[in-house]
Amino acid sequence: MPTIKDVAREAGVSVGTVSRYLNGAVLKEQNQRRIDAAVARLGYRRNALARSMKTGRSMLVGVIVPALSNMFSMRVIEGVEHALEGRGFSVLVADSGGDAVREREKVALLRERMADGLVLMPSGGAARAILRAAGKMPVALIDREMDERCFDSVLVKNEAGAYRMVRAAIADGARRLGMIAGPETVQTARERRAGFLRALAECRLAPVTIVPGDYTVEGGKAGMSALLDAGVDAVFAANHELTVGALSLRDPRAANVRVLGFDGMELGDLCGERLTSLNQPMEEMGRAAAGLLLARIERPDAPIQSLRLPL
Amino acid sequence: MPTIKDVAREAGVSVGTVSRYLNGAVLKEQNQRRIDAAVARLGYRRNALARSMKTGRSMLVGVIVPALSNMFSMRVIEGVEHALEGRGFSVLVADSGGDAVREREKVALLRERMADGLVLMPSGGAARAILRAAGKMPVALIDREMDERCFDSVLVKNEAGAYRMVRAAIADGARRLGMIAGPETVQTARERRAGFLRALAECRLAPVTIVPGDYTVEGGKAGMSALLDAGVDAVFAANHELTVGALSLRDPRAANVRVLGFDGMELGDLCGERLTSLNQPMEEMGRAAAGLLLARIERPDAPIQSLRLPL
DNA sequence: TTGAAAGCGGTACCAG
DNA sequence: CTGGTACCGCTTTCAA
Repeated sequence: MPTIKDVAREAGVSVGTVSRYLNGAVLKEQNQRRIDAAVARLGYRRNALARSMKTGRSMLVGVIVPALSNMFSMRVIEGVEHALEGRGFSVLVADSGGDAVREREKVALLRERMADGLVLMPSGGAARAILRAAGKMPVALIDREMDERCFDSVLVKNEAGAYRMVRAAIADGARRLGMIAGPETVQTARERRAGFLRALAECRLAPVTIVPGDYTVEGGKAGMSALLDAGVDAVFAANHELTVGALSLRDPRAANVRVLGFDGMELGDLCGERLTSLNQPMEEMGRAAAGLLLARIERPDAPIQSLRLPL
Repeated sequence: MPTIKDVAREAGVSVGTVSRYLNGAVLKEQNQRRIDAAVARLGYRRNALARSMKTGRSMLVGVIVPALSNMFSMRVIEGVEHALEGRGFSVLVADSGGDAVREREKVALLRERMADGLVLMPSGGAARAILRAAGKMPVALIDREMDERCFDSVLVKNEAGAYRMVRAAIADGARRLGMIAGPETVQTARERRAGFLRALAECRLAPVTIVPGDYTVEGGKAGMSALLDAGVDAVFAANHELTVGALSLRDPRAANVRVLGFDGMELGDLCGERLTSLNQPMEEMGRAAAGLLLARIERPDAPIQSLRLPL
């Protein structure tokens, strides 16, 4: 691996000159040529590590999610990557497994690597711990806020979205509605639930049941099964996995039950009229988080922002 | 951010001593205590950049895929991450967009970052170009081999898998079979096609049609539509996206056509008996690729390996 | 415009 | 076992 020194020697100029040129400075025509030639001849590429070390910027951004192979995570990661790659940043991914301890470890690891920022989909709710592990490294939260307003964040209007979808279903004839909800500990899950309840309340309906669903396909199946037993005519599933689960339960009674899904995605095509779904703009959320991060890297002391994307 | 020097001063020992201790050496009890105390007091974390610079190992592994928001990519990335995180490596992801030029750029970028290795799902077939961009950085290919046997690789037994699934369908009564195939340029697509053809040939059947499908959901729909026109009774879709497309086409004639899908995943539950699917062990493939990479990092000159995982 | 040199934060070698 | 120090490859003053 040739270094900048080799290039300098080969071109007959000093390292400083090469460095400046490589960073955009203009120099005497002749020297430029020589350096270009030397770079080409040697196949020189600059060492990003050494560079980062001097500049203090690693051009690395981390993304920590509870699980990598999950529609939502993957789209968010894609959004972050697309928003950042043009700016010279690379994306480091890590999987917290939904565990707060591992999550903190990963955050600390990113700090050791001098990541310039971090997009986090937090597992737990320990803002202070994350803050400590992150140090001065900017953090943007996705799909979650934290009690203390100490991080930028991007979410969608969960309550309003859920409300609207449920209202539409009621307008469409649904009367016995049930919900497969996400974990109480998850803010967005609570918001979706709130939207569901408000829609019902405004129509003077009571929910048939709300079953907890832990955001897994299995949970969706189990929930659907329970709701069918309860005799619902419509089911609101609070996220993608629950929606998949609800739709994949094989039960003859399911045929007449409409499913309202959060992030049903392309499932609509597969299942036809049974499903109405509300899709979060996941990639957009990733892009937005990246944007918040960049902004904060520029101005660390700007006021905290919490974005609510429309649904 | 405190440095190792601060720790040394605080603990009243030399930097060398601190460094050694942090890397596992044993020293005088008293000094260990002092260092531990200093580290805790200062909240010291070592700088991975500086460390990498000296050791020449970045503990970074890149994964380049044609598209991040794709089940297969994500599972593979997950596998790589899980296999590597325990060993202290972090995973850098990049999206080539299926474009050979961008791909080479990303490879070069990873080299600039001194990545210790690279898992690549190549877009094109230009082994030489990749080799050049990668320099001495080890590369493990996923789901593809290259003409010159210059990279380790992990694939599944595509031909055999396709063959088996198609034979089973024929045994089950299928007689007019069609296929929505992947791009001719993609090795695995050719293998799956070969398996399909062999199964038919052995049963003295001719394929009704093979339509090209470019591995997208849209392609799957279009292909399915064409095959229905041709009057098939079974369709083999060569990857996940094509399978989704085939299944989601709304056409009454589709009801009696069985779909054989590569990587149908959880679609089976959603679509019931229409679908038979063969799922690649994606995460396992990622793990295997990571393993190959680690092995090669250890012994750069070991013979090239091409793994074929069973289906 | 250019060259020389001082680090960035570690590691590893060499004496002691 | 420990301290001192050269150096990894680059950027960035500071003079010339």
